[in-house]
Amino acid sequence: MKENKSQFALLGLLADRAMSGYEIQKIINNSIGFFWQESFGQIYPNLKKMEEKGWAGSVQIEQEGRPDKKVFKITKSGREELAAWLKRPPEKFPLRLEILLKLFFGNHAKPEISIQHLESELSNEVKMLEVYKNIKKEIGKCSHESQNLYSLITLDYGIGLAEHNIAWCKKSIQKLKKELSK
Amino acid sequence: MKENKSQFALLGLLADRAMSGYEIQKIINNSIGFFWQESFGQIYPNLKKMEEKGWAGSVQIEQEGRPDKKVFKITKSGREELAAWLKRPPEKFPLRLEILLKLFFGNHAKPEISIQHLESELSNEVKMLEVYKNIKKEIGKCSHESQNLYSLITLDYGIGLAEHNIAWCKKSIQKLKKELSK
DNA sequence: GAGAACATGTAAGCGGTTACATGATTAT
DNA sequence: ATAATCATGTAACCGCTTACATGTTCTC
Repeated sequence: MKENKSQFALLGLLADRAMSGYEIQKIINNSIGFFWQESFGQIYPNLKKMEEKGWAGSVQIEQEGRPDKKVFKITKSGREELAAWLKRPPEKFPLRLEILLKLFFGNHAKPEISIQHLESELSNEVKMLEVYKNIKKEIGKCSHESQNLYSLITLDYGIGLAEHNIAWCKKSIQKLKKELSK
Repeated sequence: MKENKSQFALLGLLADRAMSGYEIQKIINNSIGFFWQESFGQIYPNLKKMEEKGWAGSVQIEQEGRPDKKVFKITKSGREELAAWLKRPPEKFPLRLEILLKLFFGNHAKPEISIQHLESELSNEVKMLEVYKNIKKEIGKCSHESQNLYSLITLDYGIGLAEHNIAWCKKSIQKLKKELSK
């Protein structure tokens, strides 16, 4: 049987503070979004299931100048489940990098196509690296490092990955261009 | 509508030579397996669908000392579909790195747990790096580089990724150990 | 009035894994 | 015998995206 990992992602976020489904998605998009995505089609049904299992409780909150929202709060049982999941070794797969698949089959297309994919990836990663570095600067400014140790570790992964991607794109583009000029 | 990427992966492999479903999985596991996986539950039904669409044809092959096999061969129409897919820009997502998710939530577990995940990842990546480097050496020996240009590019991705992973694991383990000793 | 952001959900339908089911052949 | 490898498939079941559906409030 396969583990529903979305529920643990939601649990982990709720462990920090109570949130609505809508807020959860926003938080995901600007924190773990570069290595973990969730859609509303997953978030809302899973929050419901988590509540049924007693991992979270919800309250309707009235807001001024905004629609009501349903805020979910993790329970003791939810925290225990999260802790148990954190102890289990993470799985490496599934992993599917479509750009590598297209590159791998590059001999069945014109080299210009592979170069174009690489250049697009390169410009994208350069942008992302800039974003990550700015976030890191912000974290460094406003508080003790130890409080954000785990955010910093994952952020550093993103920075290293982007740097590797950039170097690899540049190198590969050069290889392909050299091949073109032959 | 979502694209069935498995079919293009299969198409790309069949573009090099005709193969059975069983052979395809073996090829995947020791070439693109580190960034792309396929299970039999995907391979066989998809080959069938591809045949129905005219992307591939199949013949039953009798073998000596082995069970019969059904070999699939790409058609002209299949090659056209592959070429058209290769031109379309690759998508970055979905991407889900479970180890990062567990690390990100590390503050809800003992630091020892995060360290253990990192050490396990580290030893695994060290092994993988060794494997990749040996493959690269083999490729370098037996033929012209240009023939394997695209394999080399994806392999270099794997090498760079493993190196980044190793550096990141080491750095993160140190950070967490320093935190422990406080 | 239009558009953007806030907010919550459901339904259809494919994607994908895991387990099941079967059987041949070889090596130990 | 029995385990391993070769070989092909199906079925159940959940994962997950996309599209649909609805409604509020604020800003321009």
